[in-house]
Amino acid sequence: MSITRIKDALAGKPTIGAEITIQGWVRTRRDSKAGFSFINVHDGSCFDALQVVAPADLENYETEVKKLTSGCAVNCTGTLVESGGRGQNFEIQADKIDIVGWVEDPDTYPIQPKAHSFEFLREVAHLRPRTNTFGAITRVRHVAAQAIHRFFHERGYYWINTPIITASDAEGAGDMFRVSTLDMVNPPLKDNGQVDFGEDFFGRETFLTVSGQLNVEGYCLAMSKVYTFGPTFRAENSNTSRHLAEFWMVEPEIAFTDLDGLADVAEDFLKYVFKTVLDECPDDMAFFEKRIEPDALKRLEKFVEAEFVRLDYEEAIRILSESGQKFEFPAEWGLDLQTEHERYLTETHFKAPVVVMNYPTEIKAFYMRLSDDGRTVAALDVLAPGIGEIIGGSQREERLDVIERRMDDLELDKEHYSWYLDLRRYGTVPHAGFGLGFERLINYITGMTNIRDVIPYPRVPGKADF
RNA sequence: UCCCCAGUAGCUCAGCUGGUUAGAGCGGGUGACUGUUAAUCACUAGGUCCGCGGUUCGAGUCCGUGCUGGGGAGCCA
Repeated sequence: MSITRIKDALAGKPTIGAEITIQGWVRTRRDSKAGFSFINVHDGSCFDALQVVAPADLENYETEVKKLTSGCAVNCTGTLVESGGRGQNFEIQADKIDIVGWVEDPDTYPIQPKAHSFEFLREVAHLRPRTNTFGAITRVRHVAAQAIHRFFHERGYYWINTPIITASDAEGAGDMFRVSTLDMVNPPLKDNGQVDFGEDFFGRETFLTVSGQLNVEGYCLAMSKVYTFGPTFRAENSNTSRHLAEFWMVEPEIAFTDLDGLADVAEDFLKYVFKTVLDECPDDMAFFEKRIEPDALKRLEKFVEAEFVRLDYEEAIRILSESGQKFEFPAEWGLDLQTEHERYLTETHFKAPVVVMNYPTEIKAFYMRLSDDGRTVAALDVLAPGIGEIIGGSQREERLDVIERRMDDLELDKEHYSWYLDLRRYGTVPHAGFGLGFERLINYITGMTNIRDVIPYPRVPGKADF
């Protein structure tokens, strides 16, 4: 028995008059005493549900079909016909409806054909993909992920699966989750009373990765163009709509390029992904525009057409301090840009995506390339209207003596990074890369405002349900 | 972690300056009706008003405290 996807059935495939079988979950049932029921069934293949017309002469019409409620799983066989009603072009005239799975107690089934709050749906994260919103998010997330892989693949990048477990404990990107098999109640101790991680699984302290960047640089300096796309973990006590303890990050790394080359990639990349979603998810995007964020469609379309503004940090500070705006935090040289500053630049001043480049050395990481005068490093942030920073990246310091001096200044353990420094010893080249939070990208695309709603099972401080 | 806000039926919410028996819509059940579109109409069931303590003749309402959730900030992607 071959199964027709609802997406195809709604498009009249394989053909009118064909006998087809669809499988899915009931959204709504409407009865007509005149002799049939309408059952809306969805299977995740597209935004819309398929209308199944169930005639009263089905052998289980009174006993089963009329007892269907939201959430029941069904297997429907019938003839694909042009719809006799409005609202859809095609429907199924059923001659067999099997109930695969009942809803045990319809009174307590949490997903109803009505608007639920996102807060409530987070409590039923295992059932929320059955809603319009989360179905649409799931499809968009998939299409965006595919677009990311395709963008890089078409341009000769290799996808590098950097390790999830790492021994690097000071990449400077944030607090880390410990990975250990030691007995937490009675850990082995060294003579000085400290926990003896030499006894641990890996024979040393290990953590979940906060970034694949350092690892991917090694592959960059061999494969030329590479990227990571995988889970990333931060043990920070961040309670905001923009932070997760577990999220997915995209990190391209390009050899033989500089900061300007990187900015080119970042701009092409974002436009490519947005364009793909616009092309491949029109129904889902129409839904987001209608129900989630009225500007969702327009701002993506504008973004794809927009000319990115590029300016130095120094220039950004000048614009901010001459703006006459009252900011809660000062905008002065040496301080990082605040959310309010980023929003002013993108939403008020330029009204376009902005790439801010060359930040003060003191506020950026050790691996970023030092300018000749030492005041700045070759870092960039891509700021998007409505969300702020969406990409952060830099040209890497490829000169061994310079990076060693910086590590000394910051009192980093060079021994620990010896393999990383090897990359500067053996055939070093200028290279650059950036990091992009995948869920923040999905937030921007869909207009969803809480990052917990664009990942299937969110992990945040104090919560790891499901 | 800090600052604000909220918690009332399965869900979304109303409930006035404290005052009889706490309401509506949706969802569920029963029935009517209809090629219906989150159908419509009638009836019906459904409540530890987040927990604890206090003020008061009287608390869903006021105060304290705890818990949970949300928004904002910081950290950052």
